[in-house]
Amino acid sequence: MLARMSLRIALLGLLEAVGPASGYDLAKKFEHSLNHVWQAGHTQIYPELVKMAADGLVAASSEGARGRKIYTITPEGARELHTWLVEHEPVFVVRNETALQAFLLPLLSTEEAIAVVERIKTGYEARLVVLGCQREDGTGHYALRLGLAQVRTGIEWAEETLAALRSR
Amino acid sequence: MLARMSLRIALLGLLEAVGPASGYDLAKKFEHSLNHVWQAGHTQIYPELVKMAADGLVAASSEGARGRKIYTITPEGARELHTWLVEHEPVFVVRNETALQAFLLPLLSTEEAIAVVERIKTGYEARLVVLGCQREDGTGHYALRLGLAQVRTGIEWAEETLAALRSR
DNA sequence: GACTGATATGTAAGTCTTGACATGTCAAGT
DNA sequence: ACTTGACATGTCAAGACTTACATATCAGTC
Repeated sequence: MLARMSLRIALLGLLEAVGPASGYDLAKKFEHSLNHVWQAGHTQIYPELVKMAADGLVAASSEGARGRKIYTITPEGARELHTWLVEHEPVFVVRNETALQAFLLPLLSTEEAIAVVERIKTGYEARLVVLGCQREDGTGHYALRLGLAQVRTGIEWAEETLAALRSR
Repeated sequence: MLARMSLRIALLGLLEAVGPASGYDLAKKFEHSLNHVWQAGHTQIYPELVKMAADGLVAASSEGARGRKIYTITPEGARELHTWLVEHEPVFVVRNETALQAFLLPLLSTEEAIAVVERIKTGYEARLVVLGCQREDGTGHYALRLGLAQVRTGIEWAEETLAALRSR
C-alpha cells in the first residue's frame, strides 16, 4: 500500500457519496464541489480510474453514449476508503504560494507590499464568492464550512496586514 | 519562464532574507521557519540550487569545511525574485488531506466521525504548538500570523463540527 | 582509539501533477 | 446541410516531489 494515494481516496469517496459516475462526471466534481479540498484534472483522473479498476477498487460498465464509461465502487474499494478515512493520520503538507508571498513581504517596499496584500485580499474575496455559490448541505457540508472559515481568516489576515503596513 | 517555480522563489527569498547560506542551511529553514508556507527536502533543494547556479540566479562559493558550499543570490536572482513577488497572481491550488477527510465525514457513522474530527483537532493543536515556538518577529512575521490564524480556524472548525456531530 | 550523533552533500527510482496535443460524439440553432 | 459548443475520453512529455540509498566529515565522549 502506498503512503500517498489521496487521489484514489477522493475518487472512491465521490463514487461512494454520489453513486456510479464517469471519469468526466468525477472531473466536474473536482472542478466544482471538491475544488477547495483536492484538485485533479481529467488527465490525471482517467488513467487513475483504469489503474483502480485493475486493482479491483472500482468496476467499469461497458461503454454508453459517446464512449462514456460508468465506474462503480466495489466492496473492496469501499473497504479501502473506509480504512483510510478512519485510520489516516493528519499530515500537514503545506505548499501555499500566497503564504510564500506573505513570508517574503518584508523584502518589498511598503507601497509594493500593500499592493501585493491587496491583490491577495481580492483573490480571497473572489474565492469566497466561488465557495459561497456551493450548496451548504450535501456531502461536502463539513469541508465547505472549513473552506469558508479558512478563506474568511485569509481576508481578516489581509485586512490586519494592510492596517499594519499603512501605519508603518 | 516556467509557470510553477515556487521552490526557486522560496530559495531565492531565503537567500535574500538571511544572506548567503548552504543547501543544508536552507533545508533547515524549510524544516523550521518556512514549514507552514512551503515544504521541500534536501533531495529537492540540492539539485535545484545547482540548476539555479547554472541559470545565474545564485553563485556558489568554493567548498568549505565538510564539502560545504555557500550560495549567494546574484543581482539577476534578486530581480527574478522581486518580479515574482510583485507580479505573481494568487492561484489557489488546494490539496489538503485533512479537508478530504472532512469532505467525506458523512460517509462514516457518528462515532467514527467524532473520532476522526478529534484526531484532526489534536493534529491542529500540535501544529499550533509548533508554530507558537517560532519567533513572532523576523522575516516570516506576516506569514506566521497567517499560519497561526489558519490553524486556530481549523481548531474552531473541529470544535463546531464535534458539537454538531454530538448533538446528532 | 572507537563509537555516536549531528553535520553535510549527493544520486536514483518511482510517483504525482501539469500542459500540450489529439480524437470524436451529440444537441441545438441557423 | 452546416456550424458551434458542450460532452467525453484519452496519450505523452516534462516537471515537481518523495523515498530509499549512499557517502563522508567533524565534535564529543567513553
